[in-house]
Amino acid sequence: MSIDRDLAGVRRIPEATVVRLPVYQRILAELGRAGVPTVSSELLAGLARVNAAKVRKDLSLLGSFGTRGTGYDTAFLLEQIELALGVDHDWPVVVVGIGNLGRALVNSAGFSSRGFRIAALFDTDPAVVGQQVGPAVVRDMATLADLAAQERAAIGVVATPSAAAQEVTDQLIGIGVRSILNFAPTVLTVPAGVLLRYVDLSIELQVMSFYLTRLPAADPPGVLAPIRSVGLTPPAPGEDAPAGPT
Amino acid sequence: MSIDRDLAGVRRIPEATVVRLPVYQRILAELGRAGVPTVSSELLAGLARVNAAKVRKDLSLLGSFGTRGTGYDTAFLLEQIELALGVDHDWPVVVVGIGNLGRALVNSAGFSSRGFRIAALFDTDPAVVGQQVGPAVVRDMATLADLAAQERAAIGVVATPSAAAQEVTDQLIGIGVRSILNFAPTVLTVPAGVLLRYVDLSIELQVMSFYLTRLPAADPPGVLAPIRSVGLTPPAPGEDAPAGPT
DNA sequence: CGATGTGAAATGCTTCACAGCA
DNA sequence: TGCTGTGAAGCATTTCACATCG
Repeated sequence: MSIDRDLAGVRRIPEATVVRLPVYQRILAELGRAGVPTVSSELLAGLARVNAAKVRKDLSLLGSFGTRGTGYDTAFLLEQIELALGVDHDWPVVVVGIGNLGRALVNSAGFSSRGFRIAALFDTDPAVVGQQVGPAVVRDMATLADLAAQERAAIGVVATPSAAAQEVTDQLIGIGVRSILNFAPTVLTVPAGVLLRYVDLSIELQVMSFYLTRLPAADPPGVLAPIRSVGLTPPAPGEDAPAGPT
Repeated sequence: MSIDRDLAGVRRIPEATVVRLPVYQRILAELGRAGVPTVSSELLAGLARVNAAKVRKDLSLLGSFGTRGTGYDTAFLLEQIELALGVDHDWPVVVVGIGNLGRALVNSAGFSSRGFRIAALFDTDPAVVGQQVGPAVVRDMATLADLAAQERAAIGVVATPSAAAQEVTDQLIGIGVRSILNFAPTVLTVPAGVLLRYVDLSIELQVMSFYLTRLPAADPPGVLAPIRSVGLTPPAPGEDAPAGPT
């Protein structure tokens, strides 16, 4: 109750921070490619459109990686963030539902990042099964169990229609998948210990609708965060960006 | 500035609540179709996988729509939520970038909801321009300005590669779009007063990676883990559950 | 009696402000 | 001197607990 540290010397990391880490990661990678050797919290904050104090607090939760008077070593900080995120691990991903969305996901930049490897693609449509999509051939959903014999997938992406989502999820968990990323607009039930996240277009649209009706006067937060951030543009922290991430 | 009420007698609605409203909306619509006349905060909370006190607090921010001892009238509450969300308005949506992702979005359930109407689709690829996608024919991005002459789009969806996202965003804002939903994995800059939200697959994957590395030790081969009382299920913009299907 | 609506407490996150180190 | 790292203040959100009312 009192101690805020886990087994290592690292503090518990708030969800809000975890969501920002990939943003920093991406910016640092870009700065690294641009040959920028060190970054100040101010610069990083400007590029990520957040408060500099927040950047420092976020990073300090991972450890003390900066140099006073100088800033953070770009490459080193990137490394530490990736370490914290665990993207140095191998995370086999299974995608179920190879419609337009599934294809978009498989071909997206998200998967080309280190760590995330397409382990297999599944669908029930005979017209789709057997097709080459991205790096893999689509398999019949009925053969899902066969995958388990080969390897343990870490992440299951559900890109099926809502009606099939729960059943698919159950099957994924059945072969040992410990985390589910759900794109179907429906609430899923998973056993305790299984991670579950949602990405939902219609919620995004409705939230925008809400703020649009209140635009003239509203002043919601202007944070950058995937999925559930909203806001009027932040008070433009300082200046523009040298090399914005592509 | 000081009072916590806006022009009507309704309190300022926290972002966190706004994100949950669409979830309640979906559940209520489903319950309505199933013929359930009234809902208690407890039932609604169960279906939305949140705390009942939170449901009551959320709903009380919109007004006092419940009946003590009974609960909320399903149809009436649904109506009030949709009113608050502003989905009764007409929100013309422009989608730019009609690749797999754009197609998936256009055909998704999100757009069939009331209020969101595809105003136009744009792409630069000559092979795509002219194609019928969903309810509209894809136009050449070069003709974007022509749209402005016809009508003012409210929401711009950016589904292009990262490299084009900022330029596309600028053009959308140029024709009067006041809110941008960005699917490209890049930080965008918009003028103050323009709403901006991000949906980013690679961030989702990295967040999962983070939690996966901290999940209690993996269950040994074969055995179903007895699992601890509360699993880490990081907060997500929840979904609803249709009445009963598996 | 049962379920809402809501002050007040608890928790969590953000921002401030500055000591301290390179 | 410049910039990090961080206690403490300031806000926001969640949860509690119960008066209140149909």
